[in-house]
Amino acid sequence: MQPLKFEANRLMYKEYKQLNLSQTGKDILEFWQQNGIFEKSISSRPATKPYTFYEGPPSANGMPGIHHVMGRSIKDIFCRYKTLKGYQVKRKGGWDTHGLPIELAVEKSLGITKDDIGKKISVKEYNDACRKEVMRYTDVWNDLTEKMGYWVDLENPYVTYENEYIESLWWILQQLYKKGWLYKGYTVQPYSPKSGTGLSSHELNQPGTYKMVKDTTITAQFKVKRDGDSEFLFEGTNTDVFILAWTTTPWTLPSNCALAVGENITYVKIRTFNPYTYTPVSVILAKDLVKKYFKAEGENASFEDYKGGDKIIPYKVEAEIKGSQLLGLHYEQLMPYVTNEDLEKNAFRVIPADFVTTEDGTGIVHTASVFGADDFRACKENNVPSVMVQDENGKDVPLVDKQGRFVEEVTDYAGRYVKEEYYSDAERAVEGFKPTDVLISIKLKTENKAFDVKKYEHSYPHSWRSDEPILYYPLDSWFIRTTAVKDKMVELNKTINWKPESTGTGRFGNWLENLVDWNLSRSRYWGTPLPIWREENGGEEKCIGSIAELNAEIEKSIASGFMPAGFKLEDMHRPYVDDVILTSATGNKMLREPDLIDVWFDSGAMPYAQWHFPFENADAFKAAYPADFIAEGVDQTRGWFFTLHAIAVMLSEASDEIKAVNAEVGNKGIAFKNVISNGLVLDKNGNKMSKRLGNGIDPFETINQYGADAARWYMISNAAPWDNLKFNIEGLDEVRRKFFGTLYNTYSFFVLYANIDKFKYEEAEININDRPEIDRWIISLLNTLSKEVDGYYADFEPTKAARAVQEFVDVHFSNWFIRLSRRRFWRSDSTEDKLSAYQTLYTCLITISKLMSPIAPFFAERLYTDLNSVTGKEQFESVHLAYFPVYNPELVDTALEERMQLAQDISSLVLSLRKKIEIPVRRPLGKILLPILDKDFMEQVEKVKDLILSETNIKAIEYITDTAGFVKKKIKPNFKALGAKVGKDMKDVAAAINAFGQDEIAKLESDGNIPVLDGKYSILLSDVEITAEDVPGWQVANSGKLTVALDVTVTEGLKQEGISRELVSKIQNLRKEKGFEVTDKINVRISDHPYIREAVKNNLSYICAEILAERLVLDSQLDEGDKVEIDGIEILIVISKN
RNA sequence: AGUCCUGUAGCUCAGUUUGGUUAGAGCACUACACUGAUAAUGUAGGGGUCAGCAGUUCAAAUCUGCUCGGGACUACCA
Repeated sequence: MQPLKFEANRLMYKEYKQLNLSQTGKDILEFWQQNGIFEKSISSRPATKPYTFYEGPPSANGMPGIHHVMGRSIKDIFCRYKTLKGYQVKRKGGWDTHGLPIELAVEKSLGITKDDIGKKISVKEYNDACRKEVMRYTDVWNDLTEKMGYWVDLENPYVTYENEYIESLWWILQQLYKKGWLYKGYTVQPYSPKSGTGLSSHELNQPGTYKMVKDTTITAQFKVKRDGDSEFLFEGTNTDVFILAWTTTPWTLPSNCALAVGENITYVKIRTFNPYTYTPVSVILAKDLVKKYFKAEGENASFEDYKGGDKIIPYKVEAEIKGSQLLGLHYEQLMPYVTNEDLEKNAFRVIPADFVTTEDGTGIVHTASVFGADDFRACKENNVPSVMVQDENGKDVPLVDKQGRFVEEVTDYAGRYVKEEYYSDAERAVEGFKPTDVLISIKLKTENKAFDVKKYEHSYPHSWRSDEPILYYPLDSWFIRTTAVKDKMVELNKTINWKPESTGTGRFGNWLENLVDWNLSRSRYWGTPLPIWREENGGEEKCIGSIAELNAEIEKSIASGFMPAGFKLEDMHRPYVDDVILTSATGNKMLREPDLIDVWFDSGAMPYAQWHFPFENADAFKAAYPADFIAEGVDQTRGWFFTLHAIAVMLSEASDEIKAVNAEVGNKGIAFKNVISNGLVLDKNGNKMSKRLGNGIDPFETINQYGADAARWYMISNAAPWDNLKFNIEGLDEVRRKFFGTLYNTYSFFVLYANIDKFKYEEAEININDRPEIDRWIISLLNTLSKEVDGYYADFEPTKAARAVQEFVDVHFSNWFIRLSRRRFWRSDSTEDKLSAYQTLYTCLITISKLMSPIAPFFAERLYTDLNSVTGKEQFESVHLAYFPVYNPELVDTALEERMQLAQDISSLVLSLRKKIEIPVRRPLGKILLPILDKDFMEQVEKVKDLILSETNIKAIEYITDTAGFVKKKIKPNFKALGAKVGKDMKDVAAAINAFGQDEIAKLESDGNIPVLDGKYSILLSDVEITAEDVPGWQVANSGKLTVALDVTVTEGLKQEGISRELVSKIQNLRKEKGFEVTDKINVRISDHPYIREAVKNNLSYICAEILAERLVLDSQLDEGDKVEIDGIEILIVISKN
């Protein structure tokens, strides 16, 4: 690999008026585009070291939101990081183009419904409209992608509607088909009447599908037929006997075919009155649920005194019955619209079912086999036939049609929608409108068939985009036998690194444990067609796996005259593909199964289909399988994450081609190794963003105003990716000020002096050991930081990386290193020290730019290129082409880091003392005293003494030992150490230690131990913490173990020095006010006031040096110039440029 | 209904894995200071029943159980 040719071409570092992240973003974007930086970030890395990222395809038929910035920042961060680490990270973009949302959008814009397809509008026109619709916002998406700095290949994205893509899908389906994992079944499934299609279980598991709804519920009375089996129920009873069963879906009652009980549940027979008809009845329900239906006051109340309408209805428990005794009992059909001999004989009876509980209802479950999956299964097991009618083709169909309306045989409600929500708002607003459930309730009440009717609030699944409640409905569907590889999916999932882990083990793992077969069928138009052709009599079946194979079959059909000569399939979508008629072995016509496949299969197959595998690009596929890393929202757990995993695991068993690739790349059968599932972006109050609430954040506006970097940094640093983020726009401002503002200031500071001194890093590197403490310190921290940040990125912890960088920049770099080093840049006695300062500062800045570049790619680029284009130290034209800083443990000096901390703490204490006694820092003071705790401490402080003295403007540090006898000490028990030793006696021991006086402390220190509790324990030095608490007669401050005492005596010399520093400060301000350059030399005249006279005389050279004065005179005649005040004395000063 | 996550200052979050006696940071607020990084900075201050209750322990923000609030997931529970 040749290093990129790069030459430094600038003489001066760029200076800016102010920080403008938005402008920086725009400028850098242009720089990237003009120089093809993204392409270079891939081409400059070796293909032999790939790092694979899969882009989860967004659908471009909706506008992007701020949460997309979040998700894509995460993706971008790790791709950029891996590039810095020398990997080649290809990232092919992609578009998800099929599916219901697109169909719905088209229908809305054309003003049509599903029924109109093929009537008002041809399927072809419809599909053309879909094709156009799906890319409607592509430009907007591409714009956001660029502006937010998300690097992904938009030039060659995969598009799921392209023929090549679909061909790969067909190939996969054929692999599964050949393995016997693609089958047709008749089951009760979630079904959306509005969309006219079944829904897969993972579609039903999208967020927001389950909603609370209030439904009319009925507890119905099923009248027991009196015969030999049931006779025991009528003993001593002179009324009809009814079985009570509760339903939240009264519209299924005409389809009732059985009642399910728990064999081990105890039921009771109760004599009472029907609350609506006041007829005397005997009812059966679970014993545990009696109190839910009967008021306690009614028990054994007088039956004779009861009048219809009384609040308290008398009741009497007459018998207890085991569930098993009820089995086989026949009852009269509740709503006898449809019946026949088979039903009369085999249906309308009591059956056992394991799902019956006594938690709700009556402990007896109304069972309508065609409208419930459990019902369907229970009826099948007990050979109960379903209540069905025949359609015009003589086919058995349920009492509710596919639009969700009752068929005509249900005379009272024929043509009525079973769910209120299927009516339009207008229809529902009509006076007198009653939902069908209510009409049924009314009818049953009057017929003495309803025991209780009430509203009940429960959660019910809704279609994920069209928003109306779903039905459970019997459908023919194609399924993928995912259950065949369930164990392997569970096993392999354990090898995937999930962030956060709980999503993988919990949410995803549990899901896999309860896996059902994947319902692949969709009765739609715009999607990938199922490549299965069947003989009309259902005899022969073909699953096509490629276009070539299909063409070969078409040739046969042309030969047999089923298809016109020269037929060529240009587009694999409907309706074109439906024109293809194949020929069976016996010479019959074969028609395509009309279903489309679940769009989630489209996206889950992207590892293969994006490369048109296995038809093309076998090497590209192999190099990029499986993915090292993917990231999407947590809502994709059962969406894309699942379909990727499911398809990969199945192919690892079903496909020889994939087995070969897996063997070669050492893959056991997964599609991705690492996955981040990020949380939601909420508004600042923690509410979900939605159009309805109008609390959404426009990503473009945000980026335009604050810059993409601020948005990215804010989102990443504020909360871990998998925690929900409360997005507060004020936070962006804080990030700009606090982090970028500070960093920008450090750059400005560097530039200000580097340009003056023409520092271009041309001098030889000053050896680390020849650099001053502060330089070695910051470099030590910088190396520790590099290592930390590297580890965080590697561990997919971007938030920790951002926080570490932020902490370094703010606390250590800006507020200590630069603050304390300022003088070195503009007034250094030694050129070597100055050079060291420059080199150190530069190293920090350039390293920070690299560390932050994955998260804030624009600002990092600006910083890096602004520095490097002057120095040419590195041969990269972009920070994103550079390499991650290499950690050098030799540069890390822990002792140094410790003593710098001491310097900071001591300075802080001194400053707080100064504040307390109100002597400003500008006034020098004589000395501080430090009680020494140990020898190391003194040595450490000695090394950073100068920093402390200059920071606090103190002349000297003195150390005192305890033997001097004037330090008052404090002793504290060390609980952790004592815990193991004294256990339960802790309270007493602690009290004893706290009661120690100075003598005891001294004895402990000299002897190394002291007895407590009458000698029960011997306290060692390690059992306590001894600190210097006070130095009587001094100003003292302490924090933790540190104690500082300040000498507040102001001598005449100190006073004069203070005055001269005041003078310097005033004159510096004047220079600035007058707009002098930092380097201008000046002449100065000052009033010759007695208060300052001696101070000026004695500090003349100091003052002149500070203010760059060539001449300074005290002039007693001065009557012009600027007035300043020192200690309340007015002074005139005249300064002029030399 | 069950499962999981979560609750720490007005706000955003550390700290909880491995219990240790003054619970931290930033923002915001108040006061004072500093002043050739200056739309910056320093120092100090106010602000906490660590959601609540109970338990384990010499010792609980931290471990356990229960309750409450928020969120996600699971469930056709009729």
